[in-house]
Amino acid sequence: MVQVPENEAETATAILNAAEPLFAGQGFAATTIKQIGAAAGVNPALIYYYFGSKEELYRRLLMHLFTTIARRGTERLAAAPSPEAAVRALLGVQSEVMREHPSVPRLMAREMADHGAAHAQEGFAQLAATAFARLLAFIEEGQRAGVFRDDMDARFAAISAISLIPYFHIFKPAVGILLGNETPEPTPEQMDAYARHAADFAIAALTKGGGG
Amino acid sequence: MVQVPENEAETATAILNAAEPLFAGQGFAATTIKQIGAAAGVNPALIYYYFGSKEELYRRLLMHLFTTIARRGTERLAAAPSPEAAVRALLGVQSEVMREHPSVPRLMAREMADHGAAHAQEGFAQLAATAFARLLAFIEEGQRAGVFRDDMDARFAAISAISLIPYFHIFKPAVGILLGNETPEPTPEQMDAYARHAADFAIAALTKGGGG
DNA sequence: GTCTATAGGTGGATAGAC
DNA sequence: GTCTATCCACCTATAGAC
Repeated sequence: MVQVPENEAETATAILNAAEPLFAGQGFAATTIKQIGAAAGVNPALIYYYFGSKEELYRRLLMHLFTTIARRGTERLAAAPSPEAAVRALLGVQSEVMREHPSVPRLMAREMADHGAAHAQEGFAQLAATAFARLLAFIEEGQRAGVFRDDMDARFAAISAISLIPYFHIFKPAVGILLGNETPEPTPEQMDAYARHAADFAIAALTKGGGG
Repeated sequence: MVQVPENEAETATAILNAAEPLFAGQGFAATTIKQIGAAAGVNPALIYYYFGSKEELYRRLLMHLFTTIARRGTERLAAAPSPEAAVRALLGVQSEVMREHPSVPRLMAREMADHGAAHAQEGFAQLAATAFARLLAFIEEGQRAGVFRDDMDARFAAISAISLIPYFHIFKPAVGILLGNETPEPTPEQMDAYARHAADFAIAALTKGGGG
């Protein structure tokens, strides 16, 4: 009935955009081709025309998100003037990305739980080789320079630093309760405030002598 | 063919034990009644006899796990002689529970991603009112006593402290890559070592003046 | 490129024998 | 309490018209 031969890219993009929140919120198995088609305003059969299968659509979606994240993280870290600035920059990027794309923490959590992150191995290896490698180098530099404590394993410290923001976002539907709210979700103000806190927390843990 | 009227509790327990890793590894929708029956060595129809529905089985499983965790956490915290000991005790419990029940971090991650943690709200509220409330009281006590820095929001600090171990376990299928391993999973030794590191990291972040 | 119709397969749930 | 047989709904994927 519609039959408007739109731009090829437009339809494929509409499908990807519609699929993102559905896969994130319901998981791969519970999300149906018909739901995606309806949400995208597109005939479900077109999903097969453009992506071949439901699983291939899912894979493409994950790859696109991982690539975006890795690039943004790497860019921001490249501009950091000091180890402390680098840590703050990375947590800042994490917070930004997860605020803009609430699907990201949920998709990541699911990928880890699903059969050992089969689909995401590739994307995670990419992240490890780019943004995480740079962060690790900054932390080691800080240790050599004497500003970061050197009685901590640098890799462990890097993992601890990057864990704070994702945890908060993955557990977003419940942290409001921990914060003493009426509602289970945190407010936007609390999310901003936690992003600042997390950076302070990480720096306090890493820095020699601290500073009360 | 078998038809051995076993103890009622035995069959129900076998079903719960079989369902746990299946729901954790595949999610609710992808796990079938037949899979659970096969894994439990039980006729699939018995699942309806004992639990009524697939969803009710899932709910019972989650409730049981949450209750176990809340109790263990609260017990251990009650015995802590100081704020620092309390933080170390809680991270120790987290690590123990997740080592013994690898399903726990995966089920939690899924619950958060699925429709706003609808099934887990209750369990999480329980955790917030017991173990988390105690941890928070210890951190505030440490701040008043002058051993913990008081320029940090106590609730945020508590969340940061409890985030480290769960993140490591949720991302277990990938942290090996970040640690520079050949295999994506961390080794048991690395998991032990990270548990110690996480406690040190949290204490370093919380403590006034630190200690290089 | 878009749409309709449908094939083919599977899953949750129940009825009823034992 | 346990098991068999089966109903009904729904889902992925494809064939083929437009």
